[in-house]
Amino acid sequence: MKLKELKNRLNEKEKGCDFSLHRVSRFIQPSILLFLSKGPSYGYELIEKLKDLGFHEESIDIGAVYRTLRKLEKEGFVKSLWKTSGARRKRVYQITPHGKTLLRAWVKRIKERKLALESFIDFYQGGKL
Amino acid sequence: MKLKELKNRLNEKEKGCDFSLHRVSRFIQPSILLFLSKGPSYGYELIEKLKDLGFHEESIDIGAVYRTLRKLEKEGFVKSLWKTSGARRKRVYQITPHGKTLLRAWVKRIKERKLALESFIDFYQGGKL
DNA sequence: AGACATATATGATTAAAACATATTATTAAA
DNA sequence: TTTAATAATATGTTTTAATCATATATGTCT
Repeated sequence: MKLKELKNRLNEKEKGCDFSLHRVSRFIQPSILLFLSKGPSYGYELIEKLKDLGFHEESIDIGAVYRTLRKLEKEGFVKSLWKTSGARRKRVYQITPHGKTLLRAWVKRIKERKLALESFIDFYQGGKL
Repeated sequence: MKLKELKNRLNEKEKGCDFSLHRVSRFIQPSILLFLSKGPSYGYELIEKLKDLGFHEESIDIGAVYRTLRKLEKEGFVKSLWKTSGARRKRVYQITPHGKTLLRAWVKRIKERKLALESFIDFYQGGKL
């Protein structure tokens, strides 16, 4: 219950401050594909990995992670199997060849976006376009 | 009419291709603030400047630019005046101190985001988190 | 006259994000 | 030993944003 309260407190702050900026949600799909390209994983673990990528806990929408996984599967970019052998049952996902192609497209765009952000910062700091 | 057809054609393609990725729209607000921090400007000119920032014509939603301007004004980040002296009337915008503060916040977040994109790319290319 | 560029704006639909909550099982600690 | 916390997956609702389309007016060029 402590965490949820903290989360709510943080959200209030952001509402008071009028600008919301990019949320992490948009980054969930490519991140999941990236992680799965390194090996099979499952929802809960992927959330942990997102934190490693530098997203703080409060900015990750857990529900969005699971929804994204199901959507990716529906579209053939990943596939899943229930794993019931361990202590807990978990739905383990694997990336498909189709998914790898999608990831490559993401990487291309992310590189472009990185350049755009760089030129934004340069321009802010007095550079020219 | 030619441009509109081209635009529609491109949109069809993106629909067929299932992933939509980040749209430019989210970048409109900070870009406008950035441009206005360099001096007064108006909608149509800001759209031209967006193209200079590296966005291709088809990905800019003209309507969104004007809507963003009105919203920014409503919230006190910019202010506008009709300029009727030239050949055409135009609504010229200026950034406010409040707007400059918002821009600084954007820059901070954009720097963070840039780092996130870099670590994404590194990791894709075999790096560690 | 007709096409194209300049200039601003809004209406409607669709998609996504944000927020909240539900459920079940397991382990740790009071 | 029952409470609290963590592991694990999932969905319902509401709010916000994006997409697409269209309206309008004036000026310039051929």
